[in-house]
Amino acid sequence: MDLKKQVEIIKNNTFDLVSEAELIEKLKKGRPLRIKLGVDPSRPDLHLGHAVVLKKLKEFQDLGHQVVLIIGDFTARIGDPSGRSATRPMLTMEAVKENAISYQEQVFTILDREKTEVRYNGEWLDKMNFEDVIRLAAKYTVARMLERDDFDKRYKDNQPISVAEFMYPLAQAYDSVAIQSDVEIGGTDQLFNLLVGRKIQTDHGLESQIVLTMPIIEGTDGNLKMSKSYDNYIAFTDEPKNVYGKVMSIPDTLMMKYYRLLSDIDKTELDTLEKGLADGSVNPRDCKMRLGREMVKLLYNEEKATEAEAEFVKVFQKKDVPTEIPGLKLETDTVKLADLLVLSGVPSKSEAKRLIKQGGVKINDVKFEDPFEAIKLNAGDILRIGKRRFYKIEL
RNA sequence: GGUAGGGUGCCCGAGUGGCCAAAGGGGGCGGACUGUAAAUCCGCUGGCGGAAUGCCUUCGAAGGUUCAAAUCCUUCCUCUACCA
Repeated sequence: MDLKKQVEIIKNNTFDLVSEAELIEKLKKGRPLRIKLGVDPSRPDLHLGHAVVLKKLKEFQDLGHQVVLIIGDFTARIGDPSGRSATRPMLTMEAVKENAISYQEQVFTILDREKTEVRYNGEWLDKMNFEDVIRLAAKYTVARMLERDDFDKRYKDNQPISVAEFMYPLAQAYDSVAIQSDVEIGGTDQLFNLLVGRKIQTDHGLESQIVLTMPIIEGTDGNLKMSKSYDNYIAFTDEPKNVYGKVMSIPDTLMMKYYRLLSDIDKTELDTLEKGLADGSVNPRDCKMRLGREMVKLLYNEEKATEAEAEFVKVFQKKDVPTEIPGLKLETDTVKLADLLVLSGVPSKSEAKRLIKQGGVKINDVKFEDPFEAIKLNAGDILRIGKRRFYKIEL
């Protein structure tokens, strides 16, 4: 493929690219480039936010380049540098390994296994002694560290920053030296860390890597970035129908972003689609339904996508009962309604009474509003709580 | 080491003796509506209790003062900033 075309593909959708000129120089050499992605095995649950970056890596692979996936086992074992959040717990060696395996299973739903080299950064970081660390640390200044947005902000807000936190970007940068990456990719929040890699590489006599960041996508709430801690994510391991449903719950305004960053639909078609949405000739619902299918396809396949959509139409548009409903085994056939809800997993009786009073409880499509009514149930009756919880009564 | 300021419900945050199960916001949940689990609007949001001006648990921890404590006192834990 000619150079221009290649650069265009690589540039598409990127947020930062440092720098295009250097990228062209590297591509001119004609050899496969080594594209680095560092991952944190303490949180092995991938979601669509990660998929944005993985899609880009896949594009590199399709252009014939080599992806190097670095599992940050060393950093995971040490834990959260700020020591304040539970989000990055210290992990044992075994836990890290387990997570790393699960990570790879998920990653390879998008990436090409053949063109991916997997490395653990403990391989080189474990070998460093204190002197090595200080020598590495000497190559970067505090002032430059404080350029990083979150450090800067926390420093100004009188929030704590531990010295250890300064070490993390350096460790990550050293990974780039160890594997001799030509390009490193990450989310926009990684820009600073990736740039440190450039400096540290040149200090070690290497050509500095190209840095490329991908936009962060907002989660299903439409506001905050997609993240497990905000519970607004669509996970690789979510069932197809939930992937589809969650996509349907994103705000309309977010649709095009998902389309552009995560679907395989080509750019000109998306432009037309976007225009259609703007002038009203495309129904936003249909547009979102297609997006739902695309996302299921991304994580599963075409067939699952069709199934998930059919299920959605059945349950939410026709307000029908889902095809598969979890069973609820009862000891007796007569129960007070509130107690029945508690048995189904509603956390407290007060909560159950609330749900009933608010009109959220139906049995066989009939609304019941008295929490104390003793209900006589038959096997096969359908208990519905709210819009999304269904149980089939078993006796 | 010294000084100052913090630790409140899922989260943020108000509250400095009773009117506090604790304002407000976010999130979550339920309903209406719809084009969807979008948007919008309304309601709910510690537990127990078929109800109560009822009981229990919750305001960093443990004690204490008081008829009464998230609020006052003591000790402790913990976080932060500034000065060393």
